[in-house]
Amino acid sequence: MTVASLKQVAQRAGVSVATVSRFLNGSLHLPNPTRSSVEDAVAALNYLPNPHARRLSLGRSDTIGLVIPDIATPFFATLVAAVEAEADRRGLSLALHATLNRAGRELTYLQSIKRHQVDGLIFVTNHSDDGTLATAINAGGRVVIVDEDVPGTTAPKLFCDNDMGGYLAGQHLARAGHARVLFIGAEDDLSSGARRYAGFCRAMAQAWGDTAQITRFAREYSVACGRDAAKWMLDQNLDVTAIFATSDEITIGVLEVLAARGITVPQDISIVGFDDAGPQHLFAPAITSIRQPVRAIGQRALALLLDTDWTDPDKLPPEELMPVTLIARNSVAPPIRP
Amino acid sequence: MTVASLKQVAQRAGVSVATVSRFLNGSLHLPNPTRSSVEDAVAALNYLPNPHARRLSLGRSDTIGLVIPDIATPFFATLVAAVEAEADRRGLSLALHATLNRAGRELTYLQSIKRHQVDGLIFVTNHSDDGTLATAINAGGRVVIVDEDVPGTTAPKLFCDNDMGGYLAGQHLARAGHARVLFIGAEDDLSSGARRYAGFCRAMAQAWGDTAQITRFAREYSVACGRDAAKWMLDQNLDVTAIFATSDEITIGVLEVLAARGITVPQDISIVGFDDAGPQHLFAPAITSIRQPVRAIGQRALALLLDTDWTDPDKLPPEELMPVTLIARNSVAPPIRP
DNA sequence: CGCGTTTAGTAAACCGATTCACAAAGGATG
DNA sequence: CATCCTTTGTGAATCGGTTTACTAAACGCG
Repeated sequence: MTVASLKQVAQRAGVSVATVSRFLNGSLHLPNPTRSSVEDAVAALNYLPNPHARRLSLGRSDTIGLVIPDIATPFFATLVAAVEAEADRRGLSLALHATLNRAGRELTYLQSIKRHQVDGLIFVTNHSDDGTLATAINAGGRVVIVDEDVPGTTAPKLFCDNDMGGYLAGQHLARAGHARVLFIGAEDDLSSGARRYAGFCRAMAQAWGDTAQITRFAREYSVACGRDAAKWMLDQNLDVTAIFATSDEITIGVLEVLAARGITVPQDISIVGFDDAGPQHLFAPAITSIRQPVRAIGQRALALLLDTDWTDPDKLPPEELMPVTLIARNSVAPPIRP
Repeated sequence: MTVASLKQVAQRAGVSVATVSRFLNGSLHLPNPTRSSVEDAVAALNYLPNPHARRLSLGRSDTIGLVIPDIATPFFATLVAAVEAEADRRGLSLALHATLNRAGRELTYLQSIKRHQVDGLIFVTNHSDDGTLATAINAGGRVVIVDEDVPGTTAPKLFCDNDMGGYLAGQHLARAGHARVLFIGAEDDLSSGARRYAGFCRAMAQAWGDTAQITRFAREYSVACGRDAAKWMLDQNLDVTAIFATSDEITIGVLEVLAARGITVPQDISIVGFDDAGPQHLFAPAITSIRQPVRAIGQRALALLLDTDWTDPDKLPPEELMPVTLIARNSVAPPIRP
């Protein structure tokens, strides 16, 4: 059985398609005899408007796009879940696109917004941009940038308070007595990397002044990066008593290598993680971590997209920061050698 | 700058819209003067077809839908990632819908397929069905059922080999010397629950005959269920030496409670998990687990959707099972008391 | 009764593609 | 030269809605 069209409903109700359409959209008030005959026809034919026709006519899709590096990691997965939940609550569909850092993918998806494929885009990247992306975003409009900045864009932006996250981690480690620490994260060309590092250094400097020794291993937020950093540290015989691993994935990589080399946390070395989206509390040991309010970020991202007044490109909302919290568990202990 | 339409391209090239459309779709061969003028116009106007118009005209959307209980758990997140990757590879979009077990949601999404909103649906549920769902699926067509069965449906189905998974877990525990075991999972009204339990019991019976003692705590695949099962076991002082926790979430719940009560794994009790989509190898201890080939399942699900010949509803492909493997780690040890 | 104002409803343009059926021009053949 | 076949296109219908502009009938009122 094929689906009913507006025309069939109109025919059955004995009125014109315009009448049915306007009645259903509330732009026409119908007196009772007509009204019920239309309602009966709609019910009898089980009518639902064809979304494609609707979109073509209306010029919008009631769909928003979510562009994200990967979906399989707990942090991004939770973010997707939160965005999807909020979209559903507002009667919107979600088109999901994972870039997996494939070059050009992000640009393709940015295009789709101009084609009215989606009404707006929530854009999450995790690599630095040479300006191409920024240009495309500025030209596209209706993009909100989440989690990681794309410098040079005039779009609503939503990040966690990376600086504060770094600060809390530094403060926590310093209070436990750590002055020589390995920072594993991103380069300064990623704003999250720069800010987490800056906050971290500030806290360490406050506690130790010049005697603080911070080594930075900077690459990307991945398990592989965590592994390499840990190996590098061990092979170098680097003189540190704690690690600040600035993502869940990095933390996992670090823990894998430490476990393989028989180094125990926190006896031999302390660790503070970041994100805290996965089951870090069940790790061996439970990992002390800076927690991002992932669900709140996802929800707020969609709100930002929908509630922003996009007509005046010069008065977009300012960058917004979501608060982070330190979740103290068992991966930090005083250093053996102070 | 607003987007170019076919008409504008045609105008600029000095031909009709039909010519441009057919040329671009390869159904018309153009000699060189005309050809290049069309190509020039397309390039100059940066033309891209309007997807909504295209969909309306074509009656298809080049979008497939994925209905899934939740996206934030590692298992489902990985499944989504795999489906998205395969969809992208085939030039398809992905519309994501999380049901969060909200009643009626699944039915709504099933509707969207009939409305040509999507060209097909990959359907993942994790609760039992009173027949409503089955009816809707049978009426809808172009649905492939993944991970958990919806009984009474004539659709392509793709599951992991649940029976074998249960068997491998039982065999592994039996070989370690466990004869009294707690099975935590789903009721028999969920095919995964029934099959995992059946396979598990078969292995235990093979090893121990009548002396095997299997207690079953059956509810749903959630952290809460794992917690409750563990509490129940402890409060009952249940006489078991091992646990078969049939999902990652259940495992997490169990571990949380055991840790809180000071019970150590595997010294005091052994555990085998299921799914193995999360970082189970980093848990305290690393969890021995039945691994599902999640990415392969996602990829195969989309292939099944696209490569099935749907014209003959009586000759759909038979149920397909993906192989599971036991990943031995450190959560199983011989029982203290045999 | 006549006039203006609601009320009730419609015809037709439009969104932007695809595609069927058909036509004019050019070339080959007998 | 007449005929037929290719090549090279085109006009117009169609998909299924939304919306503007407009009309016909009913109603209120002096």
